[in-house]
Amino acid sequence: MKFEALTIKDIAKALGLSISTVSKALRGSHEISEETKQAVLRYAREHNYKPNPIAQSLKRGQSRSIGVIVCNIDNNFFSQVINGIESIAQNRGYNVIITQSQESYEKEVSNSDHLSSRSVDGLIISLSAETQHMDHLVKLHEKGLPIVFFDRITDEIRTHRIVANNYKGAYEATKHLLQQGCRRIAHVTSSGSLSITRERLEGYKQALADAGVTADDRLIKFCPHGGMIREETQQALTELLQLPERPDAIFTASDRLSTTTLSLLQAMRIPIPCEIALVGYTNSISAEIFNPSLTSVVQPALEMGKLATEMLLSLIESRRPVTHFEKRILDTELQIRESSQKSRC
Amino acid sequence: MKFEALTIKDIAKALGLSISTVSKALRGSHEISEETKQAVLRYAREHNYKPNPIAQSLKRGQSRSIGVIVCNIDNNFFSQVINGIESIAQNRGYNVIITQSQESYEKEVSNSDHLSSRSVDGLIISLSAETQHMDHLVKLHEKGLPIVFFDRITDEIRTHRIVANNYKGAYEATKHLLQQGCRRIAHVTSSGSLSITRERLEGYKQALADAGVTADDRLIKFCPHGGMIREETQQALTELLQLPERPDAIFTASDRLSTTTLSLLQAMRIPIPCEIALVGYTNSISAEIFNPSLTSVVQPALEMGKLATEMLLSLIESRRPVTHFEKRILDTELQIRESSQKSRC
DNA sequence: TTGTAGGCGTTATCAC
DNA sequence: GTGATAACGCCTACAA
Repeated sequence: MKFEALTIKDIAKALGLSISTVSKALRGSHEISEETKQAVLRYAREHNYKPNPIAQSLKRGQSRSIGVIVCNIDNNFFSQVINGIESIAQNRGYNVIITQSQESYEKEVSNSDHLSSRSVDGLIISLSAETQHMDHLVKLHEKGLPIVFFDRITDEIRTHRIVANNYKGAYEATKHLLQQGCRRIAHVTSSGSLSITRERLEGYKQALADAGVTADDRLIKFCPHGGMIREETQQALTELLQLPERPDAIFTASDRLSTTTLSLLQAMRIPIPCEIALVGYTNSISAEIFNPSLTSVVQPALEMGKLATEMLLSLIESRRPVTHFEKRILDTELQIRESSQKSRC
Repeated sequence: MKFEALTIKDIAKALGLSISTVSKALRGSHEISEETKQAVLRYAREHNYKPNPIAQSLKRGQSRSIGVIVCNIDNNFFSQVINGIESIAQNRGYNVIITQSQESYEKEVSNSDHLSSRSVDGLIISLSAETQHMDHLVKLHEKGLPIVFFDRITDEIRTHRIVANNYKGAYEATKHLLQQGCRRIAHVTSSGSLSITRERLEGYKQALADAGVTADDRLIKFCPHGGMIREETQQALTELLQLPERPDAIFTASDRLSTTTLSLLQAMRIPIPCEIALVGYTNSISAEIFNPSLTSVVQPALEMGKLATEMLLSLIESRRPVTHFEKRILDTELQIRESSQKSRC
């Protein structure tokens, strides 16, 4: 199945002009007479000529497409980020190529490898939970591939980064629970190697410290797969509930983790918030119709996607090497709902 | 910012061979001696040579990428479909380029236009709610661009199509409500121009008819934007509730519509299912933690995405023109939960 | 077994 | 103002 299209050559032949004349006319060069320019443009319009982007890419050495690597698209936070990426990219004439790492280091490596090799002008990436080494990205970055990190970032590579204020988001969530009278607040979070995990953990700890509550490491549970595996979360929860002193609240640090925890607590028939209060991290538009409606830290996902794309495009389109890099930190919003309001018990 | 990579030419120069020898060696041609072959392959491996996909594309006249148009990625059904698309495409060495129509006809046209013009080998599409004419797709299809439709399909174009069994899904949902004793079952659905809307409506009507319940057109509400606009759904609901005889159940026919309806009913403090039972159409993994947990028709989204991609790739890679086209209809699953169980009232 | 030449569609340089 | 020509990186008849 071939898809044959009109080329500059066809136009040249049809109009009895040379290829280069047509090319120049199409680009509106001033060294072509008005007359021929009009003729060429009209013919092009009438026959719906579209320059072959692949040939242009080969010529220009760039593809006008950007690659995206996220762990999973079926996640409200990431799909909203991608929504933002797509909206900006589209406007600026770039294609967006999405890939998923499924939290696997290996897939992340192969995706980044595949996306580079010049089929992509730049990369927007949120690291997988498994990723510990940045060699694959360092290599690409050193070769000159513009990269922008968002959400799960690293500081091993000097480039632009966009994150939500994870520290503050977690701090506020924890503080809120403290204000509700909770004292044994558990923290269920993702892989400890992720930047977001560390930052959220810090915010959580600081809030406890500031309230004079001593942290208890047994209340902190890591789920290396960030909730993708239900059993992992189940195990964490079971351990928490078997502690001599049960937690009176849980703060979950990721989208999937939050919904899974809510689901598991429901299944165990544990009253929320009365027995255990719950604050999640989620961008689900449905958090308000959960049972109970879920208090959550909401990230400006759309905005993060837009910003990341603008930064990436500025790197890609910059004429001179960029030496100044930004780390943009966007505020989160704590949406307070039923799941954390002890006062109603 | 340029990203200079190793080319065949560099290898040729380094090894004192001609370009074509290197090219052949790399592709393992048998007309090259083992010796040179090894030398070339080793050099390529050591210097991490990767063929430039853009040059290959230009040469071969295809890009090894496929385009996807969905209305919105931030929707569980579509993100799961894309998940499926991506998994197959990745395996077969194709890139996936995602675009969103945001339910706008205009955006759909510009996306399809942009994706074609040979930058994409084929197209997987689910029509926007606004789309009434297929001219833009017919044109591309006639020029030879392989297209596969899923979910929101048309029969104006002879090609492969994948859908869930919308008729049966709606029939079963309605029948279930009837079995719960509901008699005035409302149907809140998307734009009437969509295939899915028509099919689900038919299933709904047939179930009523089979139960000897006379349909009442006032109970059928169309939301042209499929729930993307909350006010639209609000309006539909308000009208339903103002009827002389209120509905005793609502069957919502799309993802966003279902969550919005649940949210609105909650806000109005209408007990579900006791005053109004609710069955939705959703692929949200969170349906079980909704308040109340939501009985829903679940579509095999991942499977649909995989199948669509396999069919598209078979079209793309077929040597001879394909004349036989399939319409695959996949079964949905009715997951029964609290929102529809009148018996518990 | 290896090398040469031409072309995919576009653009940039340089001659006419 | 217009048109050859070469180049982007790869592939493939066809020659050597």
